[in-house]
Amino acid sequence: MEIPSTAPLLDRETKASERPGDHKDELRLWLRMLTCSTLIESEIRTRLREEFKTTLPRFDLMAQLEKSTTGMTVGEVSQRLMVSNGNVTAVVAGLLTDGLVDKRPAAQDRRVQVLTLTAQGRRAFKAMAERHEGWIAELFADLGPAEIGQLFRLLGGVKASLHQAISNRQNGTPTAAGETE
Amino acid sequence: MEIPSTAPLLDRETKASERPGDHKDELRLWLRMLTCSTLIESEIRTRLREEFKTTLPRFDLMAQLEKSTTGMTVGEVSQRLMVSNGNVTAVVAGLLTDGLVDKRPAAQDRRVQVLTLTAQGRRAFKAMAERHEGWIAELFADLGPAEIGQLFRLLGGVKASLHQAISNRQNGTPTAAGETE
DNA sequence: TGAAATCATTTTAAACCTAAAATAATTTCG
DNA sequence: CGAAATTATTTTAGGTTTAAAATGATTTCA
Repeated sequence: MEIPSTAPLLDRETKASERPGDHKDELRLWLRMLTCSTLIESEIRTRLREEFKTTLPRFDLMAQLEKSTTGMTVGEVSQRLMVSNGNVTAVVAGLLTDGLVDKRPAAQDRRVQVLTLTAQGRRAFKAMAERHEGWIAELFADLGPAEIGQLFRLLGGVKASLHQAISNRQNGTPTAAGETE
Repeated sequence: MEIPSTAPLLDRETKASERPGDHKDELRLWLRMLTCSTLIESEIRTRLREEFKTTLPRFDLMAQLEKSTTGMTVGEVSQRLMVSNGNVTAVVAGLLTDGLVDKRPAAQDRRVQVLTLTAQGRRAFKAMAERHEGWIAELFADLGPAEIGQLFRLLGGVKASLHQAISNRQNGTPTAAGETE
């Protein structure tokens, strides 16, 4: 299971995409990460529904608005949450009905809809955010602060690697990996 | 940003759920993990669609069947993939149409439907799985084997902590955390 | 045997997501 | 000015997911 710390230098320096077979470790890592994310996400969905009768997309959208003092446009929110504009429109529709969000055309650019939390929306979000933070802490309760810090740092590296790989591909992968295929 | 390695023993031993405020580190860790998972998942979805004209749920389902020599029931698959039975039924319907999966009642228990990959399904899955493994390796390409091993190990701890917290809650949380609320 | 309970699956309804097309407002530039 | 291009949003259609209710098959046990 453990990666030997005496791995040959060749292995350490060879990009994974250049070795032909054996990428099982990366695959196992991804499957484990996926398991963790899925468990957390579905637990949070359950608790939001049971305790606040709301959904994760609604919570996430309100969280974005709460961070912005001047409000956000539909497009900004959709980029931030990595979902489509149409989806933001639909989720906002529900929040408008419940009086949690306010939508109005921008002063300078009347194409743009500016979204803000209402006073009621801010109160509701504050209550949910506090509980949410507690739930996450509970879920990670068996980990010490050192482990949490280490994970945060390592996942920073993962994030950078992902951005690298994804942008490479979206252009024309002008790297060695591209030549071999 | 870094957690000092000389953190007082009290901190290391205090359960996160027993401290009142400050759970920001856990929250930041979760948000970063979610970012990584979402990036990977949507990249894999895109590539499966572009290169194989299929979807992630189909791929995941075929992966389960491929691992089992004797076939699996709808219920087993739904547990494994953490989705509903109804969902499995629907995804299987598509795979049946394409001749990738076979469905037949079990010999001993005629309530149960046994799912297996067809010969064509096995061939198709083999091709996809090879590419999939390569994609994952590309996405993690900037990480060394030591980092991958470390992450895998730490996420094992996360997984254990999640199971702990979730099962505690589903019974009656007979822990100290329960008393305080 | 046969009624009740249990287990597995299917059906249904509602919410959500995406992609593509349609609509609306603004900017650019002749 | 005003047509064309751009930008932002909404609408539409198709597909996926979940939860809950309904259905079907088997087991238990009096």
